[in-house]
Amino acid sequence: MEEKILPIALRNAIKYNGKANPKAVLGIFLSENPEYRSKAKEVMPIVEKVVEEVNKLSLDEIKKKLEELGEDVKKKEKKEKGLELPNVKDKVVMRFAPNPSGPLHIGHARAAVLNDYFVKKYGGKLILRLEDTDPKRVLPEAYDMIKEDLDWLGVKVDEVVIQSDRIELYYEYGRKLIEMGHAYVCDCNPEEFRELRNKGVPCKCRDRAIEDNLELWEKMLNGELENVAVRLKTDIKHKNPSIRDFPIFRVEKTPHPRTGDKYCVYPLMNFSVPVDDHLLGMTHVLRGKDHIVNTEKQAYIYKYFGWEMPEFIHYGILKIEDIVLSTSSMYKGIKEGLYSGWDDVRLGTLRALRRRGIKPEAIYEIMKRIGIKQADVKFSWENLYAINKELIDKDARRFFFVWNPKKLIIEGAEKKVLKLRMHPDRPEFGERELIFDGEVYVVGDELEENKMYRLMELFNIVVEKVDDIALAKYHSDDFKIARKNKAKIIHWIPVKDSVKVKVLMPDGEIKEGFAEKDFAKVEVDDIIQFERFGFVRIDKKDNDGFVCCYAHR
RNA sequence: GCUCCGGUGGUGUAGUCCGGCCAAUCAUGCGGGCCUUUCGAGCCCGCGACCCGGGUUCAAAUCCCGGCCGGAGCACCA
Repeated sequence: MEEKILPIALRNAIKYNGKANPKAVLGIFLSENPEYRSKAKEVMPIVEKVVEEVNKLSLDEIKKKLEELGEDVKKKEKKEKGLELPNVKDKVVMRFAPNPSGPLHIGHARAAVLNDYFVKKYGGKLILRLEDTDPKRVLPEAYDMIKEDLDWLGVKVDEVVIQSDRIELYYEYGRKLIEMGHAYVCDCNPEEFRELRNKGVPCKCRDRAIEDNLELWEKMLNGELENVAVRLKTDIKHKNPSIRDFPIFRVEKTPHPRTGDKYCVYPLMNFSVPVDDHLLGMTHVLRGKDHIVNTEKQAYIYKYFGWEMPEFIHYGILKIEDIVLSTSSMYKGIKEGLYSGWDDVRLGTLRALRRRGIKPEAIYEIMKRIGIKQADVKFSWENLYAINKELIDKDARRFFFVWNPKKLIIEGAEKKVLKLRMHPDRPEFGERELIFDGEVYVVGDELEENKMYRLMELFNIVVEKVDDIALAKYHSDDFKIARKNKAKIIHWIPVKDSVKVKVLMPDGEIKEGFAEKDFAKVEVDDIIQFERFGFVRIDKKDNDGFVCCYAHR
């Protein structure tokens, strides 16, 4: 027994810098030798004895001893389990099903990315299903914006289905439910019905004859009725009152952006969704856990038609702070002129993030990392920015940008021409030129009188006066002097030939200032780093200068 | 109120199903250091978690019971 314990103790000691732990050693031993589990109390003293002997050895002696025993020093590594779906037989059919009320936002990206990821992982088909059965909440231009957003994000859609194209199909299946006696037309006031429902009491409509329900159904479709709905017969005593006889169709006469006033009866999601999920062959359905009860409701549809249910995966709510996500708020703000458009950098739409210089790969990656667990998740902008930085840093040229600029005149210094690398790690990017001629811009609130500063890549100065224009005197060249004097290192640009720049910040602020002259060579859509400021994407370039959108630090 | 889902470093996570390999992984954040001077990137060191109580067990982040906290649904929206 000691012979079996010894190598375990030696390995444990190696892992923990020469000190093995008896409990851990016992655990590993029992895991590998289940027959001793019932004798744990007897084994422990033996383990302790072996561990005590091992802990007397030096780390080198421990390694030597282990090698003498012919044991591999290295510990096996555990494979990391990736994202997986349950019960995948062959391929999968999945769907991303937004309501076309606006372009996609960061919250939508989770469902879009995860569906796409699994379809790519297992093979199969991804269907984009636009759920527009509420005419009041459809924005016509959203149909195309959503497709554009998915393209940009790298989500590959195999088929597009629009629910407003399928209204008559829903009518057909609705009629079948009535014919089977599983649905009925109800003309009760919704509040009246709710009171009855909460008491577990059926309403007066529930037991109407099938023939009468069918007659009323035709009248609904012909527009002859208002204030009626079709209800599914479930269980009027179900312990969850919201599952009792919920509605599956209703009258809505608002003209639809795509179908006009052709229809006045629309299905509700707890009907159209299971019908479509079945007919379109879903194998797996990802949805937020706010829809768990809806899955229970939809189970009745599957049962009544005798359909097999797909695999449902419910994931926790993704909470996203510090940004505007509400489609109705965004729409209202755009209409009122508060926002410039759906890509205003203050908004959480994908096109706003794109405008800021966030890469689709970064969004894809973070949504994979968030995954499908049922715990609620708080979105980490920091993590998104860290992933994005990995993607953009190697290609991002560096420039100086002076926001809130103050002119600084420096006496006692000679003219100087500097050549700096565009990128610290990429010499092939070439160089940029800064010409010192006595006058520079620095960030306005960085200067204090009688203090030494280090102008980056230039020299040390002492500031004498800070007014509308600041005055300084050349002190020395040596960087070590700056360090010795704990001088702050600040960036600067020559006043001459500087370029006007505005940066739009996600919090709405606009930082204005100047960049160095070689900055003028950048093109729209370039992503660059302003040193000591952060990464930005070039948004606009004209006679008035440049407009950039701030990504992150 | 009814019905449900959840809780692992400051943030995001892996691990829980099948108890030991967990002295709990990885990322991010923060502090310090190294590396051509900022911002970064890279490397090194450090800080910081299994919501609480009880039980089962030789052994619990993991299984059981209770509590607390967070979230969701109860729309003729999705």
